[in-house]
Amino acid sequence: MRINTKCSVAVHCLLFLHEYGETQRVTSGILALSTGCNPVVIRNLISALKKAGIVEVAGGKGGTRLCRSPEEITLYQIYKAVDPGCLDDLVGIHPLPSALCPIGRNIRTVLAVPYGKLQVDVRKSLESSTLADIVAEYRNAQGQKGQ
Amino acid sequence: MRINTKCSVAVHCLLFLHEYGETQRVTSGILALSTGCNPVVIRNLISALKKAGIVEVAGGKGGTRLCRSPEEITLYQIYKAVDPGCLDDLVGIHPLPSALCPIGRNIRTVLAVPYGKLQVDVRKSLESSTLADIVAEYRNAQGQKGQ
DNA sequence: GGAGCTGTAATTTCAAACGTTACAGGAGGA
DNA sequence: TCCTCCTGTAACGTTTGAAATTACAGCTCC
Repeated sequence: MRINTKCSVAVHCLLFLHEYGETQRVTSGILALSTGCNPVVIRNLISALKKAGIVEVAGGKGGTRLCRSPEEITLYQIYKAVDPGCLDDLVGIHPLPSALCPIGRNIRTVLAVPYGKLQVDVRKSLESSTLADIVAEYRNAQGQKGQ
Repeated sequence: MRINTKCSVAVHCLLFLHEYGETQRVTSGILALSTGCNPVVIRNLISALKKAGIVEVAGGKGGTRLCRSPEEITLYQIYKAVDPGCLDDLVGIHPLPSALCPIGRNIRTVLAVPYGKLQVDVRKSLESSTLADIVAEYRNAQGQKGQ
């Protein structure tokens, strides 16, 4: 059970944009350096965030900015933008249960109940964290190190 | 974000044991046929469930039985037995953020907050589903098909 | 003592995630 | 206008981890 790394990289980028996006032009190259990911990976993420209306990208000369206040951006939105449909099939199911066994025939239907509940709970959890919380936590962490 | 298939296979096995474990000797070979998995995979799962005190295994001649009532077996217990430590690192974090960037230095600390919350919520969700619920759902599904 | 099962280590196979290369298209400055 | 730098996206290569497989020692009951 491992959520994709993409979500963490996306949060990293949005935090970066919040802190520096107003004062400098933030390109995919800069975000690639900060996150340690490939620029193309970043561009794909940013592209997905743009489609979700979370950031706006300047054509030509480049540069990305947040286009919503951090209170209005939840982890769930980020996650859904970056990897839609990932909350479906949160838990993998063995693909070839025997059709000759009554349990094999029904296992998918049966598991759908607890797994559906889990999906709802995960969603609620991700919806309860916003980028504003992340920003606050970041500034707090920085302050403690005296940076 | 994809929880391991093992959990689903384990639930399948326990459901099988609950329905048939009293009336016949259930070996890893039978469970392998029903689940469509390799017998060795099943033996490893059963071995883990045994260590957690959920099932008991007859040495020598073989055969597995539940050793707790289904109301007392939660999905969380199953999951933890079969894949301990999987709720840690539920969401992957990019491994090489730049140490030269203040955000890169703090991103792990910052993400620990929402991800820790998610972990707690997932755990609660899995704790709220028991094998008894699964059994009820199974019998219900069977009834509807007139099987 | 033999048949059939469990327990476990070692190796192989395979698919999905991720990184990388490549290039077309657009915007702004020289 | 041309040149440079960026974005957007497709195609390909690489890597990592899950699962299957093979192999064999140990136990029990008939």
